[in-house]
Amino acid sequence: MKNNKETQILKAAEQVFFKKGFFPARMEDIAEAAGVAKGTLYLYFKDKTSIYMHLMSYRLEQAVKVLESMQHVKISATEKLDKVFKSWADYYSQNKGMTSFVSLENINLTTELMKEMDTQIKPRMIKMIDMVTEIFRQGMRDKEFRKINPRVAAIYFTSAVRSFFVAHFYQFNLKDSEKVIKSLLLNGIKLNNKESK
Amino acid sequence: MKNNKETQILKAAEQVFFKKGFFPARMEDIAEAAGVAKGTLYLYFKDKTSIYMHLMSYRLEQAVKVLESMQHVKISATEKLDKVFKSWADYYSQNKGMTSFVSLENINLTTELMKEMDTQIKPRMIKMIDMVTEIFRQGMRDKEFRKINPRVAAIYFTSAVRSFFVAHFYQFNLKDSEKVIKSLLLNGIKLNNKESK
Amino acid sequence: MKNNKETQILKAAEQVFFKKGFFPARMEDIAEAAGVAKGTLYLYFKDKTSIYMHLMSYRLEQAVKVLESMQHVKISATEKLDKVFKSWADYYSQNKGMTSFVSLENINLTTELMKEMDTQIKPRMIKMIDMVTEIFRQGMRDKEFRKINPRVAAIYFTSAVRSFFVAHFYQFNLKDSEKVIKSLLLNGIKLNNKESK
Amino acid sequence: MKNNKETQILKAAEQVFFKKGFFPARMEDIAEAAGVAKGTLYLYFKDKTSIYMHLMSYRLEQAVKVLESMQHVKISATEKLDKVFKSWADYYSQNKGMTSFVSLENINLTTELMKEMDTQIKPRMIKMIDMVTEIFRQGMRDKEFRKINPRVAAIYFTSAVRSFFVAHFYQFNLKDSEKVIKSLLLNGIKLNNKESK
DNA sequence: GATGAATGAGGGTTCATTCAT
DNA sequence: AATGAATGAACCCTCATTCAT
Repeated sequence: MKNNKETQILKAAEQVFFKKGFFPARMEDIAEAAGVAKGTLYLYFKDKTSIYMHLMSYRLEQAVKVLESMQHVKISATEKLDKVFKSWADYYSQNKGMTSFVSLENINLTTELMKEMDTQIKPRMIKMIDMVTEIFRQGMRDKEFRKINPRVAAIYFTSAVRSFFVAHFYQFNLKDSEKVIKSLLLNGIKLNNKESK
Repeated sequence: MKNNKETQILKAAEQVFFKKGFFPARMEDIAEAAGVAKGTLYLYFKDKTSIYMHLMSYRLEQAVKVLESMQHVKISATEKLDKVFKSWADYYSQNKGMTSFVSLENINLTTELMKEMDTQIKPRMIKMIDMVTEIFRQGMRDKEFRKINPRVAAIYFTSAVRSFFVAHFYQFNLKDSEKVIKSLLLNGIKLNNKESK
Repeated sequence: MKNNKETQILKAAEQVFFKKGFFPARMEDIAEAAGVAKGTLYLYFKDKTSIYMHLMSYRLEQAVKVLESMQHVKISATEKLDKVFKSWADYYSQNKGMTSFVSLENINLTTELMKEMDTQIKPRMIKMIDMVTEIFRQGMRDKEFRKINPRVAAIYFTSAVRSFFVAHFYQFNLKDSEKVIKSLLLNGIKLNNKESK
Repeated sequence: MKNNKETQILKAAEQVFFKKGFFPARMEDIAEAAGVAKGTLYLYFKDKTSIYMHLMSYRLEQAVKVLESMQHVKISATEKLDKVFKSWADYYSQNKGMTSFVSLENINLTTELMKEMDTQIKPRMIKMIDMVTEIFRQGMRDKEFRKINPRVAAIYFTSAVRSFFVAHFYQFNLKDSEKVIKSLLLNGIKLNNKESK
């Protein structure tokens, strides 16, 4: 988000895409929200899809940055997961009632979109997942986590965070859902004597 | 899915909606896939949205049926979860590379759709979640599961199942992902001595 | 209206065309009103336009019959006009709030329709007007009417009758409009001593 | 008809609606006639009905203006009628072979249209008729016209003017029809000694 | 003859994109 | 650079007509 106007448009677009979803969002809506004319959008972005892709890229980059910042920090994997969880949950909270990009809601938008996804977005998503995977690897190395496929664990983690959003959608008043979800992630649902220790 | 032609259309529509998503799916695509003319669709369904809603309703009903069939069965909550997990995972597998309805991918399609969602789909989704919640309650009663908010657990569960789909999307060749995910669900990621027992 | 079913359809069609007008009237509406299936309409009539044309023809024939029945009757032209007026006004009254065919409401329906109008309807309309013209001629011969172009008078007459319908449309509560209109037709609007005689 | 493009569209639409009638007129026809693209029509008008209503409103306003301009002029009611007659007949003449809006040809287009008619057009039509009614009242006050229901007379007048159009439709070559119709309107058809005066 | 399910051409409308100003 | 009027492809849906039963 170098340019000022570009940022302005992306911010507006994010709101509009969040609220309406990709297809129902009209370029005019975005222009209005950004306080520019429709034509201006095309000075900064090739087309509607491009705006969407830029947004996803941007959000993924932010997520990656958070992960990168932790890469060489000397804290436990559990603490790292906790921080990532918090950072993503915050993002969900800020956009309550809106669809998340990051969690793939709009994954199969259409073949045309998928092409761009494949080249632009997916590599970044994979990078993000890789970095989460790395946290799990660290946790396993440090005997903090159980030995399981760390990639599956990473994906599982992203889905777990997503529970937040879903819970909100059902308007369940779940103040403690964050705590519960993290607990489930770490300890699972099964009762045993682990917590009695 | 009483009527034959109706079923035919719904099946075709499911394929098309899965592959393309709601908006990019053209009525003509559905008609072609169903081997009928465009106009025929309107003999059986009011409009595009109606087809989509019928599909979601149908799939949710199926899910609920699976849950209902287990309601009074004398098996442990863990076994129940296992069965539900399997049944949903199968559904994902059958529709590889496609977006799942059940897991809310298309949640905020548009305001218009949301209205129908709210009245037609959401109550069924909540019912489905309630039934999963019941399984968690059973597990807690039976000292099988830990005491946590069972609703959050239920939502968490649906998200966990969803990991399957996401894993597939990244084309990670994760044959054992089902096992891993179930293990994470039950035992969490944390290492402790519970499994050493 | 030889055939029974044919009559049944035409009667239903008249109602529907009256209420909705030619284009908004759907074949299904007519079929429903006639208590037959859609396909049945096509056993008796070539197409929608054909039904409409048959109706107009039928109504015009009726009008012509009324006129023919008076042709050689030994009553004054004024009395003849009165009878025609009454017969047409009755028709309007029976179809209150509906559009009249006879008075050309739907005259320029479309080029396609116009072709059939030209060959099927117009000749009958002209015949009808001719017969009214003949009444005016009689009236002039008999020194009952003033000497003016009798064809224009005939057309003027049809428009005058039409006033009924228009008055109804505006929902003016004009119980005496028939008397007034006939008086205007015979005596005009101008005040003079003719009525004082 | 403020805006230039708006005027351009309305003029084109008037031609098309006149020639084809409301339903057969395609938006594409209007766009072509106006020399704009189909989409452009929707920049200036909500929909097809709206264009039609604007046209009728416009024409009625013009008619009302003519009537208003005469309201306080010191000329006889007969002369006023004559002027109105002339102005309306001119309009008919300019649109030879076309259906007039003003005289209600398309009165019962459809229920949907009727709703807009009722709120937008009918009040103006009634105003127009009221103003003609006023002319008749003047004529009666001034002992120029006979004492009859002036509203019925007003409606009768509009129908009388319409005779013009009908006459043209039958392609009767009636050069003097204007004179004849006006004479019939004033003096009626009956022969008496009034003209011998 | 009668049906009504099926058809598919046709038209109104939307909206991403362009381009003259 | 910025605008927003104009474009026209695309798509949902209707409904006259057909035809197998």
